[in-house]
Amino acid sequence: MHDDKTTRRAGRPRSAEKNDAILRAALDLLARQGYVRMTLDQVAAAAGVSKSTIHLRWKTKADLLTAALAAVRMAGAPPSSGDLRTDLLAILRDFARTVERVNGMALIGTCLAEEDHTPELLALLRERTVLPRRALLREVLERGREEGSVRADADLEAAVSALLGPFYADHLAGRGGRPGWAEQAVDLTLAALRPVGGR
Amino acid sequence: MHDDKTTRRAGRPRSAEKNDAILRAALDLLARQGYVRMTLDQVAAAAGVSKSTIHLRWKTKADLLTAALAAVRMAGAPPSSGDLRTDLLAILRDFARTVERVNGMALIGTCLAEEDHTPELLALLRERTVLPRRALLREVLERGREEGSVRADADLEAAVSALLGPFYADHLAGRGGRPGWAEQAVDLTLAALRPVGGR
Amino acid sequence: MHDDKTTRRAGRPRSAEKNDAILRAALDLLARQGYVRMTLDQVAAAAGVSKSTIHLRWKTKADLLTAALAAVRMAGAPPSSGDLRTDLLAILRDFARTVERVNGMALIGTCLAEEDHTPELLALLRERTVLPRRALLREVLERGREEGSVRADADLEAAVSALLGPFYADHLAGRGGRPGWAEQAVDLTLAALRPVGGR
Amino acid sequence: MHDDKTTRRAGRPRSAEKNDAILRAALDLLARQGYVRMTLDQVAAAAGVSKSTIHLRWKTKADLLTAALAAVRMAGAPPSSGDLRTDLLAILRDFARTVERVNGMALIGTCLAEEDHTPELLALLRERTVLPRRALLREVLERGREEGSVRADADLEAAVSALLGPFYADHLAGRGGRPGWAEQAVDLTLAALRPVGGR
DNA sequence: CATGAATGAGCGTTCATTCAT
DNA sequence: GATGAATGAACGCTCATTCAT
Repeated sequence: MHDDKTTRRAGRPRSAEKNDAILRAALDLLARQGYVRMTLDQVAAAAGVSKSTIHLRWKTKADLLTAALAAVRMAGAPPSSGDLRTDLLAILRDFARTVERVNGMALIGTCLAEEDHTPELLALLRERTVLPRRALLREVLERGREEGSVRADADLEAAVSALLGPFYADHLAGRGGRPGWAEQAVDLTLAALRPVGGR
Repeated sequence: MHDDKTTRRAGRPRSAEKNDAILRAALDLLARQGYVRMTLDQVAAAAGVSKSTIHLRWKTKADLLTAALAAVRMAGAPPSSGDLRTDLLAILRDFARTVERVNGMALIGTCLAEEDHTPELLALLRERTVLPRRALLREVLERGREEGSVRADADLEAAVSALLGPFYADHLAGRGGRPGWAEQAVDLTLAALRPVGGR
Repeated sequence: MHDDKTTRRAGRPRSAEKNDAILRAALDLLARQGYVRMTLDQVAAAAGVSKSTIHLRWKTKADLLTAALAAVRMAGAPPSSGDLRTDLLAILRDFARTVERVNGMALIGTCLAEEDHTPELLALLRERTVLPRRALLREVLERGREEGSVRADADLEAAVSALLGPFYADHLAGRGGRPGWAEQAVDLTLAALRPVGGR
Repeated sequence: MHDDKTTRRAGRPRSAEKNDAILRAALDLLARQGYVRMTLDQVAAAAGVSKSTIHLRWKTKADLLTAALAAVRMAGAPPSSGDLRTDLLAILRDFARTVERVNGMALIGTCLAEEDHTPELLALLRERTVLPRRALLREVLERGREEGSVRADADLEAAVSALLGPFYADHLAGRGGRPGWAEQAVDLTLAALRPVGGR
């Protein structure tokens, strides 16, 4: 009789490895194929489980993909090198690297395309990836404001959009991945935010 | 081989009205449903033709949607009020209005999502809508440079991305449609581009 | 230009043979397998068409089977040999023969079993086969009443149930197909309906 | 081999309560959903056990339902008020009440529909419910014959079918539950069985 | 013994595409 | 040219059954 701290559930426990494999495969295929084109057969094959195993855990395809997006977790604390520009650059570069690694633009595209049909996708993408990243940038900018290198009356949310926006605009223009984009975005934004007659 | 200017085909000519109706319906449905979810039956019904009529003109679904995107034409000359800020604002506002009218973010999303599978879509979207709009902005910025209100060494392409980018970033952050976004983007960009010591 | 009497519909006409083959196969399989066990694949295979052809004509499985039952048509005029007993016997024997030929008890069973789930089935079976047969019997009994061989105050609907009922009761008792059942039912019923002191 | 009266198995004995709960749930669901539509998940949920517990006792779905039908037990002794008509009526009314209470027509329908596929079902239904009821009616009729109120040469099995049959015929005609059906059936049958010149 | 996980086979339905009129 | 019929290949989902704890 084992009765440690955790109450033992009856029956065979649900495999955590399978859970992870399924969610990973689902997210990957979602980015590579889009919501509709991705099939549960593909997910099952990629995760090495049967289709029924997926349905045992998530009732519908939408549930699965919602869970897959919900499982995405964003980094942690903002960098703090002591230099405003350096910190912003670090965040933007990490952002670009992550987007490229997970085929993020296609994933963003899918969530946008499905907004009318499965609005949870975009909502989750926003909550799990977009807003946390923005919060990081905002924190760094707030530190800059305290230091005096950012104008006190600056709209920091607008500044965040100015930092991230060029990445999207460049991608749509076919200029994605261009070296120096992050520096340009940071320098342009900081130039605009510099206090009048400042430093 | 016909040597007229207009090559004449034998038999009953294909109805241009039907062509247009099909392409219009296809584009609309592409934006509202996405590539895969949109069906040819829906297009046929919306255009008031039979499904076979569509296949008679375009061999595959991808061909049809490529043609639908290729048929998109962008405005024309840049505004020229004499004031740099006013002109940029006019372009950005028209941009936002157009995107909202045609469910443009979903359309962009679809093209992004399909990039691996049907790359022509994103290429055409870029060519027909993104790049022409960017060219407009660039022209205005160049006029500003000539006038002296924009720094001579400014990277104008980066500036264009700084002008358009916040729109995308805001949308993804759930801040889309926020009033004043265009003013903020223009003011931020122009502040950064202002010649040193300049007005 | 052909314009006879019937307005010519555009496109390829829908094959009437396929229609019939599908309905026939559906009814047969419905009787042999029951509603749920019967599959559209089986119907398609038996009818020599693709599954899609079935869905082109009937939106759902329930629609198809409803149509299959609705297509069942019952005989015509009641026999009239001049002898009441003979006429009733002829109807009952034809009834039994038909039920056996089309696996009718299983079909009836399916409609009863599905009553909670697809009530149209039992309703159609009733309308197309049960009630017409009862009407026949009733007509003959009415002629008997006019002749004076059936009591004037007899409840003829109850008499009809007395004529048909033993068939069902016998089947359930495992005595189905017993020779002489029809004679027994008719004689018992007529004996009960004979006018007091009548012929 | 144990030589007790009750064979004792080794290990924890199977819970009799669970057995009963499962069989009761299975029978109820069989009547309400039909053989194929009813699922073992539903049975497990209704009985408050796991699906595996069911399979532990019965190898297949068919086995379970066979056992469920086999567990049905019919009343007991025939009523004996001293009056033939009263006794027959009592049996028929109890019959109708029982059928309605357990959704009996749907259950009968399922057994009929499954006859080709799982013939044990109809066989058991017959053995456990139909034949016992018929035996009751037959006993009462035999008493009537001894009393002289039923003709000596009457075919009592046919009479039983004449008593029960109208119930089925009425149900199929959409006249089920009609008040007075039992009286009509009894009176019609007794009238036909009355000895010639008898009381 | 009892449970919950895991699965293979299969179902109704959809859709881009091809065929016949 | 234009239509509607016909189809093969999937897809999401279900379920009786088997496996592991």
